[in-house]
Amino acid sequence: MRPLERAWYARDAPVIAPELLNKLIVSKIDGDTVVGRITEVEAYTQDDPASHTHPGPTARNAAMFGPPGHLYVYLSYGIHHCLNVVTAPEGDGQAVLIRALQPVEGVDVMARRRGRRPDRELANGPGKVGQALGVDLDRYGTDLTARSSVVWIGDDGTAPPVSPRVGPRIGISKAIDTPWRFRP
DNA sequence: AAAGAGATGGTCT
DNA sequence: GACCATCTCTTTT
Repeated sequence: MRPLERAWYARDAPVIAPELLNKLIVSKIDGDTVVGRITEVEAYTQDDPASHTHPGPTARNAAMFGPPGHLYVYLSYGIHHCLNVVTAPEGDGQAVLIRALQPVEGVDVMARRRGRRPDRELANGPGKVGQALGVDLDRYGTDLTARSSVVWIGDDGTAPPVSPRVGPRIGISKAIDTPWRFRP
């Protein structure tokens, strides 16, 4: 499996999001390797009132304005670390939120981090994804295009779903009708 | 099966 | 001081 190239990420988030489905995210943190298949995503653009970049550049959203293919992590509700893939060329604040994973490797590690649960509930939500992968703000800005990174995204040849399910995004209060949430 | 509420902390006005 | 791109547990139909 090889990482996706930076150029692949340099496109608009609503276009990238469905193509990210079925890609693999790998984390190698604290000596534990975990792999998950991406099964739910949401797109956010700078134009979008629901996006963290909508108000313009700030300290928190700096990574979203940075180079594509890097990781934007934010602390949600003071508790959960949510992962985003930065898309679009540098200077354009877009990203794709990873909302859910299907465990592929290191299920035991995920279960230890998450507390014993059915496999289905190990990473079926953005906060759970962060916890299962062991990712926190320390990984802010990580280059997801480098195999040597502690977190990276690869393609094992599995194609994205032909007709992903599309619908409104979850947990937001603005632009609630924009259909930028994708699932297989 | 659905609805409600508390946890918890960084970011921005 | 308000607002969250959430999760879990408890209470109520």
